[in-house]
Amino acid sequence: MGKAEAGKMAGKPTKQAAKTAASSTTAGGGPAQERTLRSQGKKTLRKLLDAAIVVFDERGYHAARVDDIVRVAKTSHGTFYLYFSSKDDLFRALLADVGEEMVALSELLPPITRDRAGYEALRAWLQQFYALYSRYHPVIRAWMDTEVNSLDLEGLGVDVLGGFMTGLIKRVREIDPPPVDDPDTAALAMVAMVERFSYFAVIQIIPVELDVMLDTLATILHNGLFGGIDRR
Amino acid sequence: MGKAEAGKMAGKPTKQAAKTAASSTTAGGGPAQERTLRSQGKKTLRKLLDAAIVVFDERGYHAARVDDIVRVAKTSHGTFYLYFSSKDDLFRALLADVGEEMVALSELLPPITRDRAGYEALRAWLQQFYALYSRYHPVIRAWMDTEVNSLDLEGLGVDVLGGFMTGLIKRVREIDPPPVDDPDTAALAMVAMVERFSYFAVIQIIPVELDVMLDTLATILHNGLFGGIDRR
Amino acid sequence: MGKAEAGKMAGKPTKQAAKTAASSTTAGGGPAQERTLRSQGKKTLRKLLDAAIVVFDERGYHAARVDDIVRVAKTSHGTFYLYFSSKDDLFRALLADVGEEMVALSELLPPITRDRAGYEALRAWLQQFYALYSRYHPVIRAWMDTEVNSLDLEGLGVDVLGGFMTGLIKRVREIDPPPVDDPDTAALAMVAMVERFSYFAVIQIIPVELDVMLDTLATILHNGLFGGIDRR
Amino acid sequence: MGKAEAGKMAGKPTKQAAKTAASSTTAGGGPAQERTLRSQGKKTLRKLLDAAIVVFDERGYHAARVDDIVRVAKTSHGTFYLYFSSKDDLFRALLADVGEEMVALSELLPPITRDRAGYEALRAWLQQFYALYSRYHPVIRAWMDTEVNSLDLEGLGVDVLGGFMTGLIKRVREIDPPPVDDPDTAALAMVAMVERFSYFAVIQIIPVELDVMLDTLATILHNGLFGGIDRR
DNA sequence: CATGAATGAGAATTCATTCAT
DNA sequence: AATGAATGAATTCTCATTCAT
Repeated sequence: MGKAEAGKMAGKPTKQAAKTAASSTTAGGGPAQERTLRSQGKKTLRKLLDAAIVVFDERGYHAARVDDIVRVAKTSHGTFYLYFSSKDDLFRALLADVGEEMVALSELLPPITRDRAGYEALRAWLQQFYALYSRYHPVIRAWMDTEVNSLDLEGLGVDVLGGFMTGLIKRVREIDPPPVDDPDTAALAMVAMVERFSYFAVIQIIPVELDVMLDTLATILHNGLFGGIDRR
Repeated sequence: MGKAEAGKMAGKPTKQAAKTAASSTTAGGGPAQERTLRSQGKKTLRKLLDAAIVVFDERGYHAARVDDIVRVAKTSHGTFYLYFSSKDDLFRALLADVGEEMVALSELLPPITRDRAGYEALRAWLQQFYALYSRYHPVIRAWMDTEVNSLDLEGLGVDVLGGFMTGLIKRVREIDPPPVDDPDTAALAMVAMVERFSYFAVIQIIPVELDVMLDTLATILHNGLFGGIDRR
Repeated sequence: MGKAEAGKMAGKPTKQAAKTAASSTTAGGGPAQERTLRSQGKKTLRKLLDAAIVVFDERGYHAARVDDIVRVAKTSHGTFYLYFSSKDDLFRALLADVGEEMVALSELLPPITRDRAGYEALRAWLQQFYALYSRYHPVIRAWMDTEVNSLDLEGLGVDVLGGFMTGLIKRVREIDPPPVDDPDTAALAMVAMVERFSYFAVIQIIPVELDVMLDTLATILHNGLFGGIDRR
Repeated sequence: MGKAEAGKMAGKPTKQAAKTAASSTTAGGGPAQERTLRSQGKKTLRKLLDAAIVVFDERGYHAARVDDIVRVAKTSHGTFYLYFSSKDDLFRALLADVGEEMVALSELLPPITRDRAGYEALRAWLQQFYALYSRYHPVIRAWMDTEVNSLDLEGLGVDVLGGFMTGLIKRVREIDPPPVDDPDTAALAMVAMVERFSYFAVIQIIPVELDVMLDTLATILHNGLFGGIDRR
């Protein structure tokens, strides 16, 4: 499902440990990729990435100005371009982080069983997803937006989604009897629901309690996947 | 997987489709709302609205330049500002249309029963939704992106999402026994899944056949709402 | 004092009677100068000129849009250009009116004597000036503004001032002994004071009663011209 | 009589003169007031302010395009907006300078006595006023035109005209016996005459020698304020 | 005579990116 | 490694004037 042309980013320093989200980001990709960052430099890089998330959150990717990011990061324009070759470049760095974490998360999804344990496992996983989502939602949103994709992010973006879905599809396929004809489509539907609901929850389009949200999502999904209803 | 295969399904809004849209426009919302339009004026207004949908589709709302819209509509800059005070203003006009249609559609959702008829009714309704969505998706997408941010859409008179959900919530509440604790949240989850899946389908992020998509969505939703699973 | 190149406007219909200010204006100068106006046309012409004064008053000449004038006059853009070849053209028409009235007024200034009668005559004349000024001040202001003069109004504008001052200078010269070395300069100073004070009064920069204003102006001027003060 | 002979008197503000002006500018008032300027920044700010005066002089405030200012200042559009948020903003900055200097000047007006010393003091002060006026006349003119209209100059902190007049009113009040009933009105008349005459002189609407002008103004004013004429 | 619609050159403004220190 | 300043292409918006009916 992933696109073969992944690897475009080869050459750039890859992340080693992505446990601590934004604060651990190391992906640089600045104009001089080879630059080795000292602790000072790493701090500045982190400041910029964190600031970008904040600004993307406030104004969205398009409306975010380099100026805003730089102001929030308490640094200068010049410095920005010391670390990133462009606004897009920074975005790509962020997206690489998110992608990695999302794929890792998708692999954490346990087999989903029909019983209470399966339900609970699903719910627990959703909670993790939501945690990730709420941290990175400005990036994820921008990424979902095709407008951004235009700028060669396809190679990266689609890959992320692909990788993420691979994990889910595997689990849906395991379900027996198959609840739907096409597990791939079902997995996509799951992703759609979870992603968008998370979005609604994050932006508080309607106030929702975390617990209620998780219960509802888990119930609908679990029922949806296992509910062999008698339709007569 | 790429965007190239697009067109498989409902396709992009054609002038034809958009025309219907435009014709339902209540008012142009020109700089000075008082302008009364004669037949020629109405034609131009329609041309602009149609062109905007086309351009929003091609480049997205943010990237769309007034210049593009004007070129597609085969008219001039000056004329644009004769009908709309800004790109945002045009967007609002379009959104008002969508909102109206979406609310109308939500009211068409029949009671959902546990039997085959309920399933079929749900599926039929989803098909209608998708038709509407594929016509207006550039607008809906931009709106979703916008909702909280920037634009003052308040003045729209219609709380689009709210109006849309009211209809759904009513149906979810009718279900007995209640599948979930909070019908409102469930309705929101439905909307989330349907909206985002439609988006994935429209942009062809992954190739999906219309029938498969409707089957899958309808199944998951129907099961989700009625499937009283034995979780032990 | 007037510029020889006056007469540039020759060929345009000149006014016959300018007694009733704006409402009597007949100067057309439209694209087709020869057009003979029926009563309908005269009414429209008048509406436009009156509207222009109103709009110039509200927004000033530069900020005044043809659109504003046309709206106030309750007519259309097309009609505007039926009567005037441009915004400047309309302005010139207005200015011709003002100029004529101002010259006529300057000729009405009686000889100024040292006694009470001279003072009263001066005061009465100032009152007339103020009446004229307050009617036409938007036009006079714009005219005083060199920015406008740029557009070939010089021939007209300077002439007006010149004609106006000729009358005053005559009276200042009659004063014996001469209060100042240069009567021309003194006349210009008078004009300056009266014009600008009228402006302040009209725009109510500071609230001033008409009577107080006339008393003050007349006193300062009368004293200024006759006061042989003992400066030791 | 035309503008061509301009330069006879004080002349147009030279870079030199304008420099003085700029250097008294309290703050640039850039888009984000918080910008702290280093020496280079200050130089550019000054260049822009100087250029603006030059251009306002040549074309007037309304006709002046940012483009012109930028060209004269030998800098770029972008830079302009680095220092000012708009043409109006620049104007306000300039006006603040003028206002400050005008108030300062008004405080320099000495008590006016009936004797020769009083006359000379008045004349000397008028000369200072004219120097200030000829330096800033493009700004003052635009301001007079603007005062009531459009621009929100309120925020200026200084009620320029008001501040200026306060000084004059004080002196007029000291005169005994009072030459006129209302000293405030008399002061306003003084201002009117002096301001407008200066304008006429600066634009050389009629050629006037500086000395003659000062003699005339001083004489009329002095007589006007002290001349107890026997009007019978 | 009158009108609503259309036009497009011109002006203002923004902001990603580069430069000089 | 960092910074403030500068740049200018790209874009939005305005409005006097012309056009078609």
